[in-house]
Amino acid sequence: MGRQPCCDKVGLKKGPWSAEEDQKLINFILTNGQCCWRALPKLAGLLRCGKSCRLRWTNYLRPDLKRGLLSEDEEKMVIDLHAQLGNRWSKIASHLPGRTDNEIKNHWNTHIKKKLKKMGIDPLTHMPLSITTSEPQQEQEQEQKIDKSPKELPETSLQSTITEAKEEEKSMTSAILDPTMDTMMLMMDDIDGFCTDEVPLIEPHEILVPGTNHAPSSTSSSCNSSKLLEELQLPDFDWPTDCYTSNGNNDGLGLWDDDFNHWEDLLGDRPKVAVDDDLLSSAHFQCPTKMPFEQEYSWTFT
DNA sequence: AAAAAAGCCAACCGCAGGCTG
DNA sequence: CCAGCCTGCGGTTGGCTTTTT
Repeated sequence: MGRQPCCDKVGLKKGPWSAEEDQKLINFILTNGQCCWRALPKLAGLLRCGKSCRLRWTNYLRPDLKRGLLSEDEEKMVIDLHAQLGNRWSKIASHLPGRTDNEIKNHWNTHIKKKLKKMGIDPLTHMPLSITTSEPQQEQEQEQKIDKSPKELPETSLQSTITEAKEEEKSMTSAILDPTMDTMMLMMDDIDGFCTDEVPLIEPHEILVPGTNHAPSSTSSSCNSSKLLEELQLPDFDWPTDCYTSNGNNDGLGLWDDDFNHWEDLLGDRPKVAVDDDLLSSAHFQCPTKMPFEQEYSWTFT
């Protein structure tokens, strides 16, 4: 028996999302949370398949996403993780809060590959190009091989690394028995003893919200917070009071301006809230509680 | 200034695997 | 154990934008 399509494709819209569709999706998820994606489009009044909705949400609308180019540190992490995990973009993305697998994949293909090649490093093997590519044809063949699933590869040292990484994902502390070790160690040094175990994984309670950043306790911003809460039509519940203000570093607790702007665009047909730019650039959110509507996202301004 | 080429990224597609009845 | 449903993943594509000729 053939597999059912993810949804009835007849009459469904494809292609770029309109602002109106985004709005509907956001409103629905904020109100009801992420229920089953298959049913969501109908419930939300969207002529899209559930898969498309999920993708749009996870890759673009999710409020904890960082926007904009990856920072140098993030790039280093991607390179390092790619050396260990291969093209397992979702795994790599899980180590970079606020970044999606799609984003990292695109960035890898459009930026990092080129950079590494320029530096004389084979982006596939993470080894010096002079060693890995004696002939262009070989390079191509190698590229094709490695781009495929690791299962199809001969048991090369790289693959054994990947296999190890799979097996020891939980404890990625093991020494990696791989000729790329030198390169990786250099990278590790570059990022000051970075260890993937130490990368903070974002938890549901840590998801950041690009809404108003103003902590109730921090100056006059509290009224903006509550206003924006109304704007976002968030469910009514208690907001934790433990607040946190960043020092403005990009420390994984969320980029601010772009996110806010994007959401403001989406909410553009509603009255806007005046926001102090200085506060904007220096504030973060945290959401330490479960949503009252049983969802992963709970918006808390910290 | 116009056309062509290259770059970029959002979105789609199909498969794999987990879950449930 | 099995079939069907659902979600997640990685590869690929299409189209818009930017750069080059």
